Formats: sequence, structure tokens, C-alpha cells
Amino acid sequence: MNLEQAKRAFIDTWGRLGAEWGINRTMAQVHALLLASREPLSTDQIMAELTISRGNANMNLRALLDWGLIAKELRPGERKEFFRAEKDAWEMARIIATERRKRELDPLIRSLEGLLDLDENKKADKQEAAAFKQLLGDIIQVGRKGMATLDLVLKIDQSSFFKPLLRLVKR
Amino acid sequence: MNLEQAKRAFIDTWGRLGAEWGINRTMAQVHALLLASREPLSTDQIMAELTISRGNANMNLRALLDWGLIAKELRPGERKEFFRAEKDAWEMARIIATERRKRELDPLIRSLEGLLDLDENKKADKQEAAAFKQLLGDIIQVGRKGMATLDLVLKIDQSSFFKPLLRLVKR
DNA sequence: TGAAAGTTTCAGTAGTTATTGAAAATATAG
DNA sequence: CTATATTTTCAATAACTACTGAAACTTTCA
Repeated sequence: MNLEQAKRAFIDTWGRLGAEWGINRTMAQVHALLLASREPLSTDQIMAELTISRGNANMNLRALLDWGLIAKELRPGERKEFFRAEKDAWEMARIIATERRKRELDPLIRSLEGLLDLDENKKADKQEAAAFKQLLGDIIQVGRKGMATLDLVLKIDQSSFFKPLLRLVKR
Repeated sequence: MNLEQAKRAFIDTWGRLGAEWGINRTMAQVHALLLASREPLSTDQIMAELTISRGNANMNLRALLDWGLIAKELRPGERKEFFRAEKDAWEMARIIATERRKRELDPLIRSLEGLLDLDENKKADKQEAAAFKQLLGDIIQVGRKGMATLDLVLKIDQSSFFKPLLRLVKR
């Protein structure tokens, strides 16, 4: 397998991963393409590589920008916009985890918490309500603990502090 | 908000969560319904509660069984099958994490590893190939570390050892 | 063994999400 | 300011996924 094939396979795999975890397949593929590319790419290059339409490319590039996974890069004298991916794997993981948490987990936990203040009007409800509240409480606790651990892991790792610095030096 | 409304809201929220994280919405709703229910429920009860068809109910019940999130329960003298959900939140988390990892993350990491043994035939490739391999290596490392941490968190928590025992005593 | 109760399968369809392509909007250079 | 390059939007449609309902199958009981 040569480099070109390996890159293709990577784009494919990353796309599948995205689809499985609730991220648009094309968005993940565009991300992979930029990750695998030494140089930043223009919209037209991305369209050509992935054989997707301009609209599709534009939409997914904007989504990636919005997540903070890629950045625009302007070349002096060029009118086109180029895109470059954040390439530090830990930083990527941090961004993805933080974004998904912000967008999905936090609202979820908040709405579960909202369910906790139900009032039992009927006497018969009491026992059942207690069991239900216990369940909600446990789930919320697991959610919290999971998030806390994630934070810890992502913050503690040394490479996330040093690699960005290193990259600045290398350029 | 009374208990009935809170349960509805819980089913709704859990369903949304499922959809966001790549699990069939109905599957998550059936799961939530069983979680919120003190008694085990039959297929017909589930169909009625969620207003879904028999086929749909059956499909998603089988999927939940397959994941190990619910169990069949037979009542003496009854021909119908009843279903009961695993209710320990930590055990649930463990099951979901383990299954998703087994089904999705492990194959992913294996295929990324497969990409590592690419051969650079052209001299020009060398440098680019090195960068690409570095990227792959980093991603694999992050994946591994994430999984290891998850294992640790889920194994260490005391409640996952003691709660199942406790439940046996309570019955 | 046959009828009744219950479960599973699956082709067709509904519903949802992603993609296209062309038009509108915006930005740049002369 | 005008022409041109580039990006953005969005209605139409394609592609995909989930759901239904009825038929086939299985199990149980008399």
C-alpha cells in the first residue's frame, strides 16, 4: 500500500467513524482529507478529491470551522480561501469532546435534573416516585463523573501543553 | 409535574440522547420505558405505551437484549414474554461503553494500525509519509488512552461491585 | 394433533437527513 | 463603479434509515 492509498483509506475510515458517532460522514471525510494533507486545501481541491458539490463542501467546511477543528488560511495575492486542520491529536480529542459535551451532554443532564422536582400528589405514587428519582439521580451522577474524568484526562496530558508550542517553533 | 409526566419526559429525553449518539431513537425509548417501569412489560404494553408497531417493538427489544441492556422474564402460567431493564446506572454505562467499543472503536483502531505499514516507493514520499505515520500513531495513542481510562473508571467504581449483590438481597 | 397465543420476518412505504446545482450575495481588483 | 472571482444560501431531490402490517413461523396447551 502506498501513501496515496493509505490516505484514501484513512479518509474512508474517519468518515465511517464519524457516521457511527453521530457526525456527518462528509464532514468527517473533509476533516480527514485536511488532516492527511501537508498543504492547506481550497474548496475546489476538496470538491475534486472527494467528488462532492460546492454546496456540500462549503456547508461542511463551515461546520468544521464552527467546531474549531480547521482554520481558514489566506495566501497573499490569492483570492481563494484555503483550509488547514488542527493536527495535534490530543487537541483534536479535546475539541471534539468539549464540543459534543457542550452541545449534547450538558443540555441532557440539565433536562434530567429538571425531572427531579416532580411532585407526588397521590399517595400511591410515593414509593414509585422514589425509585424513579433514585434512577434519575444515579444516571446524573454517572454522567457527571464521566465528564469530570474526561476533563481530567484531557487536561492532564502533557502533550496538549507542549505540542502546540513545538509546532510554532517548527514552522 | 407528576410522575406520569416525568416518565414521559424521561423517555423523550433518553430517545433524543440515543439519536444524538448514533443509537436508534426507538431503541432508546423502549429502554427508557423499561427503566422507568417498576414492573416488567410485555411487547403489547410497549407497543401501546409508545404507539409503535409490533415489528418495530420486536426489532428493538431484540437489539436491547443483544446489547444485554434488558432481559426476558417469564411469568409462571403466562405465555407472554416480559422484559425488564438492567437498572444499575453504572452497570448500564459499563455495558454501553463496552459494547460500543467492541463494535466500533476496536475495529477502527485496528484499521488505522493497518495503515501504518505503508511502503514509500518514491523518494519524495518519505517526508510526507513520516508525517502521516506520526498522525496515525498519535490518533491511535489517543484512542488507546481514552479506552484505557474508560476501563479504569468503570472498573474502579465501587457501586458496580456492590449494587448487583445488594439487589439480589432486596428482591 | 390442531387450535390458539405469541413471536419473528420482511417487502413496501414513510420519514428523515444529506446532497446537488443554480441563483443570490459578497468581496476584490482594475 | 463594473466586471469577475469566490462564497453562501436554499429549494428540489436523492439517498438512507426506520417503521408498518401482514404473513410465516414457533410454541404451548387441550
